[in-house]
Amino acid sequence: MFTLAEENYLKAIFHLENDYGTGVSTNAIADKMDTRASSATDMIQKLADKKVISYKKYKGASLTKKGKSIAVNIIRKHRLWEVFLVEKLDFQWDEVHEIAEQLEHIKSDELIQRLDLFLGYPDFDPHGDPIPDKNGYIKPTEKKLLSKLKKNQQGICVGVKESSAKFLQYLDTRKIGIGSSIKVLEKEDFDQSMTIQVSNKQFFITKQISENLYLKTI
Amino acid sequence: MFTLAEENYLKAIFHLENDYGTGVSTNAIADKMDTRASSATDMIQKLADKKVISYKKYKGASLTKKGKSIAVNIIRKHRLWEVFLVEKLDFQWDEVHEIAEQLEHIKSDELIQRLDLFLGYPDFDPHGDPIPDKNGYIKPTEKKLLSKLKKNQQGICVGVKESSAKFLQYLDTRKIGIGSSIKVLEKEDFDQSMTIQVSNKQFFITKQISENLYLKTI
DNA sequence: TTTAAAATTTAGACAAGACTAAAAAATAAA
DNA sequence: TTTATTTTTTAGTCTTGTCTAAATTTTAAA
Repeated sequence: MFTLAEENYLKAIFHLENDYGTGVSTNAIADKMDTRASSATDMIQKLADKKVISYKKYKGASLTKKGKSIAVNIIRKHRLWEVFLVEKLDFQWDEVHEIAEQLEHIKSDELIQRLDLFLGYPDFDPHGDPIPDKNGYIKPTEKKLLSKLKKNQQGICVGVKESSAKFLQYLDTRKIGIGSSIKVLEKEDFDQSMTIQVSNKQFFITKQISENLYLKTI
Repeated sequence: MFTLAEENYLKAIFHLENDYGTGVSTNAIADKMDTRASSATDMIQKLADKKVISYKKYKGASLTKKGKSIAVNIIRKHRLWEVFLVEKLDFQWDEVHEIAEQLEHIKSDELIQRLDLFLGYPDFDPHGDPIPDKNGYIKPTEKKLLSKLKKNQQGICVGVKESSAKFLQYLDTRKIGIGSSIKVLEKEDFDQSMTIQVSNKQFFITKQISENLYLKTI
């Protein structure tokens, strides 16, 4: 059985490997966990002892098969609870992350099984992230960051990379959400800022925004 | 903010005061928490420092107003989650306690408010226990233990005192549940054992059973 | 390739919450 | 009312997960 802290580290390492490739540095983990490098080292050693990560001193950490399976299961729970909060309890998509961070640690396979059924086996959470199935399988989705699009290309918003309340509220005020059709009208070479068209409105957005919006191109 | 351990101690003290009157002994707390008296003393002192219990050395502990309000709120959450598990996820009444023990510690007032609405503001949990409202008010119910009834008295089962899976399964196999009509056919003076009638069947039950079934008499 | 800087690990400490063993206080028994 | 028993508290230790400060290793720069 794993403690809350261990589970959170595993999840952090999973996300870091997903975003930046395998072999995660101690500092990256400490950063993500909002803690000190020395604390991260301690936990890394403990997780290595438990065989959920492989780790060579000074060389970074990667999840083992077992570690990955634990991490994915936590992510599955997180995303299912987010669906519950939005679909059943009428929360907004920017309000659910904190609560799901707590709910994801509830231990009961039966509960998650039944929750999944109750929600109708959803494929995506409210931010467009895929929900792993109970075997840990994550359906691959062909989505790309808005920042990768060139002038005049367009797509449908299928997800967000960052899901902080601030970012989601930024999107809300501009009526950008999952399903929105987005077209690049202008793209500035120098700083990657863009002018985009969303339904009948135009917005100027910075690189920081376009790097956090996923589109399915058409 | 209170830790998980602190919350559990407060809940335990609340239940003990409810069952056996105000001023709870260290041993009673240690017993309920399945820990050692010395550990209980440590925690009692911490809770007294935080002003959620009043405590004089060697003289037992009682919840302050603040402590009681925290305890009741946890119990409210526990019982609402139990309703959710049974009503929405189709769990049996003997399966929900463990999971609700975890869910009761999720911190979000908004969540509980919305859950309460989603469930239709239920008054009782699946074991017949009243659900405190958001101000901590617990509707008083006139129920009595089956063990208090005399020969030929009868009532409707409105709740159980103990809610362990084993006890609930004992009731299930005899088709005794909330709403069952129960009549005392015989009562043995010596050991308080009883013969009872439930719908068209008769059962012989020990004191241990009759002391854990609440009836509303008619 | 030697030096400087950055990243990482180790050593030692601390708070929370548990434990054991022993001391002190309260209660029951003789 | 003195002794024995039970209850409760204290003292000291342990584990988890954190921290700071110092040491070590790796990487980058001169």
